[in-house]
Amino acid sequence: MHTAITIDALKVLDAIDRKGSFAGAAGELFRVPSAISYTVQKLEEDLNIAIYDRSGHRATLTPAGRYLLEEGRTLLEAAENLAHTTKQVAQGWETRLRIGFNTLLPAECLFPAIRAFYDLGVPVEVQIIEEVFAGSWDALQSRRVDLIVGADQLSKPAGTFTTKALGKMNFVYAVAPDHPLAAATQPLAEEDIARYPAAVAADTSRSLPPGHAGIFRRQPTITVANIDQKIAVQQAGLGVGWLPESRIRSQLREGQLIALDVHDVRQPIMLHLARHAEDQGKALMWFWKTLSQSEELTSWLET
Amino acid sequence: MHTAITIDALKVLDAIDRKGSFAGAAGELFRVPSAISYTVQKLEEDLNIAIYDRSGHRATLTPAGRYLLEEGRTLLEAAENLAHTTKQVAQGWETRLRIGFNTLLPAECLFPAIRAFYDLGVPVEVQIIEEVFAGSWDALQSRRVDLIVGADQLSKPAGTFTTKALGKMNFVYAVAPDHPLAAATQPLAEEDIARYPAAVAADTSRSLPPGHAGIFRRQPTITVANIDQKIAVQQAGLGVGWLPESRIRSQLREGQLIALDVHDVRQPIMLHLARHAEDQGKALMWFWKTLSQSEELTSWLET
DNA sequence: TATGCATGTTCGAATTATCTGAAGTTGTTG
DNA sequence: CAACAACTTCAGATAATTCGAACATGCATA
Repeated sequence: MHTAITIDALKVLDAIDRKGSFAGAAGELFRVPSAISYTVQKLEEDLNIAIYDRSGHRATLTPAGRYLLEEGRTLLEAAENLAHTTKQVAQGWETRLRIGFNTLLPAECLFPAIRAFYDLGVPVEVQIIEEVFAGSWDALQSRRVDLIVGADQLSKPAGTFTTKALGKMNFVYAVAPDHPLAAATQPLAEEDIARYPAAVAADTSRSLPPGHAGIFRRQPTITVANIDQKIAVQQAGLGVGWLPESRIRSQLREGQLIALDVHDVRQPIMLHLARHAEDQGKALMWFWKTLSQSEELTSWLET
Repeated sequence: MHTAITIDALKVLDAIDRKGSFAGAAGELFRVPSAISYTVQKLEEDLNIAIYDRSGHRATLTPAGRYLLEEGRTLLEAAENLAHTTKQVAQGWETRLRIGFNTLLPAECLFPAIRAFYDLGVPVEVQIIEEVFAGSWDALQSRRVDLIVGADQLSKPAGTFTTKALGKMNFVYAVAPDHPLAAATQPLAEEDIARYPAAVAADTSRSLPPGHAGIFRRQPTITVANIDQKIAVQQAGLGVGWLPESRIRSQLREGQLIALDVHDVRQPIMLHLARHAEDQGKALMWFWKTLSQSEELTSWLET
């Protein structure tokens, strides 16, 4: 049960090639030439192949030896990287960080931070997961995610969490320009609104029954998975409802959606960063600090 | 100058995880438990990290230990594969095989053979290189390629080569349907032809001056890189000339090109496989045998 | 609660692997 | 031809790894 290839043997092959001789490699590795001879011959014996052609004065690599040298360099580098990255993990870098973000915010608000994080070169896999309504807190509490970007204060569960306010998300009541409500008398009354399907994003919380979105009236609804779909559905005139103002700036400007006055106004929501109070991983704390100061993120909110 | 990670240590970590205990791993590796303890502790000391949490009865992996185990498995597999593939190279498989093919043939005639070759699972990198006219033999002689598919007998150079006939390539004189020559009296005379640009594929031989394609008259030419381009240029009505009949079967059938009778007919060319007589690599001989019997290849030729 | 068994560690000694230094062979260069 | 370089062989020295015995601790069962 013996492994033929060892990291040390590959190092020796590499040094021989770079220095041009067994003697040169011996010098670099602080060994004597016969030790180099021994290592090479042991490798040849264990693999049962000839790595060097010794018919000349100077040993030359066989095709198999050349192949082993070149592929072996890849392995050497991987072994060195693994030692390095393992140490980084031991120093507190998580191997994985899952970031949940409220669908009220666009995924791209996280991209600059993620890009900067990858530039650090630490071995952490970053995952981003979109959540709707109470899904954000639920995901954090049940540890489906490690960090929440855009958690509200309404559905915060029991437990010790650390939060930081990011800014307010405003809402507008938006309809497509050719929707009947676009021509109705403003401010819109509840009975006017109730006549048309509401576009509703389905809560991603796993603790609540499906379809529970704070709607108990008999208004018909179109259920979608996230805010992007809600915007699209309302833009297509299939549904009506509240939308985050910053998310539909261009649609409002270009007339693809129309903001209406409503009798019962939906209040802005303060959105937060949130994490478990006891979590202190280096990647988590890095993102906490970076996203606390992210202009890309706050450009979608009112501070 | 000491490498922390060894292949053996990674094997030990793997066995511990699979067997669920140090004792289990010791059994599998035919060692005693204290030898396992020693290996793990040596690795921890060399990396200067804790791989196992020993606060319980049974040692459990730290996050860094888990990371090392999982990434280390990749390295273990790579090392085993390298030993295997190196042995294959030593047994006569080349690390690389360059196949030159005459542009008169389509690249896809080689694909079934290449696919079958990859199914062998041997560590040989296959490259295909297109050649025009004398470029085929030139590439073989100067060892830019190891095998030629579609070598003619006209430009065969000095040297000891092994050849095998594959079949004949027929030629037709083809023009676009709206080209003036399409309405000319047949068989076309030389003076009729000379009035329009000839489409010419540039010889890829490096031993000849550029532009040397057997044309010494003052007929204007459009020079292209290969037969596919020659077909396209002639189909667009920009040039005229001889084309391999099998390569333009569908164009002739659909009327995108028209075959004309010419006074001076171009004779068919016998195409061959060719290699250096002394080359006997396993991959080379595999392709030699396979392509000798390839129906995909001979479907483009007349046998 | 006591007992038996499993798990992992410590430690000195045994065993194995690797390295060293000296002598030797062969090729290359001035 | 002499000097030097390159690599090998071989016995002995050194270093690394494994072993076996004793030990400490946790867990399951009677």
